[in-house]
Amino acid sequence: MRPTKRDELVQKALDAFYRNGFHATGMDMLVAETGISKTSMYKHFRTKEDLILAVLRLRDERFRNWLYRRMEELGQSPKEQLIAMFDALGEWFEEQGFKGCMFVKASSEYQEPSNPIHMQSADHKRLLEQHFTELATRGGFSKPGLLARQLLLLKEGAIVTAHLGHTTDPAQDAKKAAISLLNLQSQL
Amino acid sequence: MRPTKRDELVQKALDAFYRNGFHATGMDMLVAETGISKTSMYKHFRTKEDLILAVLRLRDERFRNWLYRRMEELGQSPKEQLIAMFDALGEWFEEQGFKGCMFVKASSEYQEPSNPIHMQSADHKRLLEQHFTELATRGGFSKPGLLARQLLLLKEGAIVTAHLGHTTDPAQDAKKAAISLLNLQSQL
DNA sequence: GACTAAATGTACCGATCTGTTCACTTTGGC
DNA sequence: GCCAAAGTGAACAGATCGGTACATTTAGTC
Repeated sequence: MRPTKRDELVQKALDAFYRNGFHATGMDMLVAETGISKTSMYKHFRTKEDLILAVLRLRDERFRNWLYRRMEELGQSPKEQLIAMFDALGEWFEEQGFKGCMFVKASSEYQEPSNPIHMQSADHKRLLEQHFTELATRGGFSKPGLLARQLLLLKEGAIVTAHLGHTTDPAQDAKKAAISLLNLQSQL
Repeated sequence: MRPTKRDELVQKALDAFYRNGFHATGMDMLVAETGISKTSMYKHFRTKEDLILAVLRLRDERFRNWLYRRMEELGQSPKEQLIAMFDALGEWFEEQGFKGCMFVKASSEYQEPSNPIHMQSADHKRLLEQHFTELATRGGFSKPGLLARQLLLLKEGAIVTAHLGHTTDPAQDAKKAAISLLNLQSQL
């Protein structure tokens, strides 16, 4: 196996797109930043859109893996893990280079619901919802679907707000709200 | 007063940018869509960025006016009005042509915090926070600042989620969460 | 009807965009 | 050492980008 060049391209393209945006990052800039020739790029990906889709696949895998693992590290029970999500988010917001949610930005630049980039961004959110619904179900909450969706609303709101540069920490505000919601819903 | 041409340009440019995005909407497309000559555009605005900033000013004025008025129409007390925000959002989501929050999209395409477009988008969010904090204060809640920020997290999350096309209505989920948070905080 | 300000149409600038072509070099396995 | 696969560099195509120049036409005022 030589997953080298292609994966290296996707990984470095991820950084560039995340930092600069999609339209604003041209293929020539990718050549300059990745050190990979344009010929090679177009041998691996027929179009820029294909490359972006590959980038989003990698981002989805990495982000979900990171978030799920961090939640497990920070919390024992399903309830604790759901709360811990907001501590994980807080850590993310503090990282240098944090620039919001890549999928929100992708769907902002490619808005038509029929656009593959938009659809793939929506898929990412659906996967998150599934996972949180399962977690809420395991936690024995009476309305796991509703609870999961509400916690995700807080998550999305916190990410957007953190990106727009608030003085207070949105992750902490969201965490407090989440605790209230979790304590209100009856558990088995 | 002849607020005609310039205002007409800003208004039609708003539609085009909202529908197509900022980078994806070129000045030539604006000429085609607005019927206003490029020469006139560049007499009113020195750069595309200046035009975008004017568009965002108009959007800020219109959106806040609409939201605040709708909240007053749908609710009597401050508490009722805060809850009614999510019904207003639900109405917005149902409108054809709904494409998410223009300021989130603007800050997604112009990410650097020092960018005027990014800064103006952040200003819009700050104005919302001020207004909601005042409303929560008038409602006699014990922590009006925190409550306002939490309700705004739910708002931002609902808008993003509605844009990414969920099956269930994010406005309703957010409304239920908001009611819980409002009932939990002690009022004078 | 004359004067002025505003708007128009069109051609153009240099830069950049996505994507292609082609001749050449590197690399790894046998 | 040989061969094929993979990668390189640079030039190029055609379209579009933001922005300008200039001569002309429209519209409002006295």
